[in-house]
Amino acid sequence: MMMIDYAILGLLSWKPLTGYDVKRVMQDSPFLYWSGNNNQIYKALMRLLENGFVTNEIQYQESAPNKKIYSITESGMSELLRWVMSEEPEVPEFKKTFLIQLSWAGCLETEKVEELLARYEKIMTQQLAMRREEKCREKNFPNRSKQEHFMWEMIYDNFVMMCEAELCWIQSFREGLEHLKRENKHEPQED
Amino acid sequence: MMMIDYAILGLLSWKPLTGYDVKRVMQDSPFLYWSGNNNQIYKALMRLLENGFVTNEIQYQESAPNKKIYSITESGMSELLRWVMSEEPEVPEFKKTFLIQLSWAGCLETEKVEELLARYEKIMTQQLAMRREEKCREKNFPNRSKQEHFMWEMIYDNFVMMCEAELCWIQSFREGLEHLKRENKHEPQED
DNA sequence: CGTAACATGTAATCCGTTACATGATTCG
DNA sequence: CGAATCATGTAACGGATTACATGTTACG
Repeated sequence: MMMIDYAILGLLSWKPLTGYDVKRVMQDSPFLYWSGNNNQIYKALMRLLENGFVTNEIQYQESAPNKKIYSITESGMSELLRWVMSEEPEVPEFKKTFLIQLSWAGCLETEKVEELLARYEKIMTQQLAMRREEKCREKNFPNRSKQEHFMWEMIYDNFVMMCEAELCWIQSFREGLEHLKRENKHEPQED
Repeated sequence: MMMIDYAILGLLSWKPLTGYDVKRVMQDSPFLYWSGNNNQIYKALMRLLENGFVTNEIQYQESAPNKKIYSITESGMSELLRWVMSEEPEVPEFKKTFLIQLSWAGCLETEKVEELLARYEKIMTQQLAMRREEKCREKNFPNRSKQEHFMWEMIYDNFVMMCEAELCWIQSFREGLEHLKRENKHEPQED
């Protein structure tokens, strides 16, 4: 059982879904960080089935491919709850390619660094708008219990806050750069 | 050429290093997100050598394994600068296992959710302290130019701010939970 | 006397992604 | 009539991690 198995088990704990449904949810939930590819999802569903944590019911559809609707079992439910409570929370991992890009720009002129920073600020502002919209969409999402609603909203909010923090950092970086520029003017022969 | 190649090239743009040095820097810089394993580093160094972006000088040491000290070339330097300025900044990726864990805890009693949250808060507080210490260590780091210093400090600061944002989110989650609890008391038969 | 740090490399494995394969329907 | 959506699966590839292999010195 790997992480993705528990993620899927979790989705099924709310309502029965097909593999295709799971795929779609994963694709547009940034916190389910897998790309939502078939290979992992269908394999995970098979693993869950083997372990008896889910069952599937085949819905024959004329004039459309058959559906396999997966539901969580009692055993699956208790396994999920066990995992949720026993797994020690992990510190989040960040993959910030931009930091790598920026870090070696130290030898560039300050203007170039500022340009890079401005470009990053632009895409992060877009990102923030997107996340906010996602959160808003969640508000109007039908067929969700109060709990479910609350969870999704908080999760979207997490990403919103991450974007805001990043933008805040960009600003402080910019101020630091300004400071450095002024210092260099005073003593331009610094080694 | 992949991302890790540019990361190493960047490190070498500051000072010549051995593969082993690179490994250590990667291991304790959270923003160089690779685990710092030999396989990738030595292969990347070979690729860089093949492309003429670095040269190596072998230092024979009696009574110790030989060192290969890698230095960036002119061509490597211009390739690095080209990459830094041409690469479109990417939005950061987050891998927050805890969000997955928490999201399916909706069916649990509120107390359990609060317990999970408290555990997460604890490790994030520790994390924040670590990041702050790292930033502090950087302040007293010897043999670094003003620019280099500034960059590292800002990068460490980025991680500090991420931790702070996360802790802030935890707090708002907790308040949301309180709110939900009070609502459920008033209308406990909610479906 | 075992373990950690120094130092360079390779092999095996795992996880995740893209792309492929199939096939019906619907929309522009 | 091609592209997109629905629907399930497999194959191939590439990136990253762990573990293996080798050998010295220094420290507790």
